[in-house]
Amino acid sequence: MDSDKITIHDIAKLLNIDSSTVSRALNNSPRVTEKTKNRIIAKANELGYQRNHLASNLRLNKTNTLGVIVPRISRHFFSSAIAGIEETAYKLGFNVIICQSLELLEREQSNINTLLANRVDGVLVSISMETENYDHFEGLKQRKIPFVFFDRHCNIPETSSVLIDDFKAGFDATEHLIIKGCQSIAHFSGPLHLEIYKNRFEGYKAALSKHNLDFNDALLFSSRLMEQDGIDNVNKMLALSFRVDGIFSANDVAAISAMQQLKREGITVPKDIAVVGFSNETISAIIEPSLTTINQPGFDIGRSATELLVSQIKNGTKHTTNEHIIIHANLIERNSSQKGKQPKD
Amino acid sequence: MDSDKITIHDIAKLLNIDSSTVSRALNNSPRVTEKTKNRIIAKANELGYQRNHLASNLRLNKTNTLGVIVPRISRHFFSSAIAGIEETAYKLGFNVIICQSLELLEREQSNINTLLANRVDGVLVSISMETENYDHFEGLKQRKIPFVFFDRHCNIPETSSVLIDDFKAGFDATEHLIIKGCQSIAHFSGPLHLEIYKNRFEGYKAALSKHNLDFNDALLFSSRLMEQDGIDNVNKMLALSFRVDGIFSANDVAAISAMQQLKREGITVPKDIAVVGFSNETISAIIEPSLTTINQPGFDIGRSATELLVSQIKNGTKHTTNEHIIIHANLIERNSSQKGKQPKD
DNA sequence: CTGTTAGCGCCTTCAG
DNA sequence: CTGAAGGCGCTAACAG
Repeated sequence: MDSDKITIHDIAKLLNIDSSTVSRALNNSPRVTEKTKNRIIAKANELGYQRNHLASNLRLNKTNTLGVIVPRISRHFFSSAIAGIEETAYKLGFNVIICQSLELLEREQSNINTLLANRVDGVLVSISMETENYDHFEGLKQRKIPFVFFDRHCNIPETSSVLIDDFKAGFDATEHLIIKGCQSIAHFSGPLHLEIYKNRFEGYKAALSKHNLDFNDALLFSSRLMEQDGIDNVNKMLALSFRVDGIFSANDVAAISAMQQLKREGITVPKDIAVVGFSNETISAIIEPSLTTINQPGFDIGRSATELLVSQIKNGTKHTTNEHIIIHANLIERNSSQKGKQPKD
Repeated sequence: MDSDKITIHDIAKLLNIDSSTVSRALNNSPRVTEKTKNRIIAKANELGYQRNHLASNLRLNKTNTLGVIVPRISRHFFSSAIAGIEETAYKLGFNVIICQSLELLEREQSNINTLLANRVDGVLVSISMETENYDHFEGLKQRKIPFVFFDRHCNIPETSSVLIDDFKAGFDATEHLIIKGCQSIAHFSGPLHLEIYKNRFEGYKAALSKHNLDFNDALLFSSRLMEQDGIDNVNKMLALSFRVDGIFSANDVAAISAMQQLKREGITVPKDIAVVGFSNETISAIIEPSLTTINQPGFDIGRSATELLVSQIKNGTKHTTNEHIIIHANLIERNSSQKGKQPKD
């Protein structure tokens, strides 16, 4: 028999009981004798029964589906995060729908409509670079669909998020350079209206301050996460009237192209100049094996955000959570013992 | 009113007609007057009606969902492919469930079970490195669930796939080196039981042969896609009794670590030695901006595979298709004009 | 062209 | 503890 089409009625008939009892047993209801429960489960396994989630979800008015909105799947941080999201979601019995905003506000809005049309039970979002207005999240709130921001968040009241401790990361990176002896440290930033770049910048300033170094805004170089920006930043930096001896780059795209430009200019990295950059294992291995980097724990963030979201979905009633989970990003001084490792995420 | 809970019955009642007519109109059935159709659609929009796919799918016994199995989401080629899959699937009205095999046969099998339990309408697969036995795909065949291989495929009869023209890519890469003047060209391969690496290797040999160069198996270096392999390959290569003047690397992981090892050994790339490697824009920009690479068109492959799969799902009856779509990978000689571009996928 | 009827597979009152 | 009955929202016969 097609094990594909076994329903609770089939197994009820074979056992001369009612399908409602089967349903209860399969949902582990306490209102069924252990004995009959066991008979039912045995028969279900024997027939290769698989619950029809469509029917179940229709009845229960839920989808067991999570929506995810990220700027771009192919950026390593996000694909790692998605790996963590998928794995955790499946474990908790949820499916996942993934959408890309491609850093466009308009697409982010239409992504939300897609997810709404799919009646997702909850949403995970990392906002686009363009997003400075948060009206499109109101639709989710109205329908009481919980959502959790991860990595890139925004300050909507009564909203949860899972973040990297960007302040600490920026602080650690900068302090690392200071302890190494750098006195004049440039900061390659990202779009400063995004919280993550703002916080990394604040960390940078705090570390300078702690070590009695003045902040010089000529040393702040912003960028829009383009390759060309890193090159431009290096050129501007080298045109300064004084010598820079360290760089903390808060975005990896700029970090990478900056490294290359430095090399083209005949500057040895990281001997002539010390650099710390946000990155990931693969990339950091490539740009400069001895470079100190700060890994973005994408997988962990994805896992953590999913767990938080699912707990909100299950709690149902109180949609007014305002929980913030902070995940640390660790400074990694790469050395030869790390070669040959496969990335885990 | 909660636009969330509008059903066809609500709009039927408001218009004093039957819900079945509404259903027909919304499905654009030809058996409804244009006039009533318009009234219905207008009212639906007014109320913000959204079809409940769960109910519809339950009735129609389908899920409008595609399953995807890839070795690892965070590898750039696969995340690009997924971007193409998602975009195409949504356009065609399908959702997507993504699974990672992590290059493990066992996980690939359990992925298929997950997808079966989700009653997906079709599956896209890029097999794991371990997969040499294809029994686990029988379950899909039995239940008449169509599946399409992409990139990494296997020779199951009556099965479709979307592939890169790996033979041509290998041929082009090698010929490129020969035309540049290389006489002694090493080949860094991948696991040769995988069709893609076999075909690239065949292309390599064919180019040598065309240009009257002998194949020397001391110049063939295999690997398991680990960083360490590229390093080992370079060391072995440098230990040869004769000089190598070109490398064609058929896998990017090895290519990257190999480049670094060459530099550590004081060899200038690509002056002392010419290299062509499989890669992607970002990575190739990093390892060596002037390096010639072969881009894997992940997005296109994802799109194409999805279109093929959906057409098979819609054709329903004939599950015996055996279609192979070949996508070309182009040789890219990077130059400065390509800097600053954002990747599109 | 439109209405009536029935049922996809499941879960949940309400009775017993 | 279990059975009977109804309905989630939609669509597809079958009538008219």
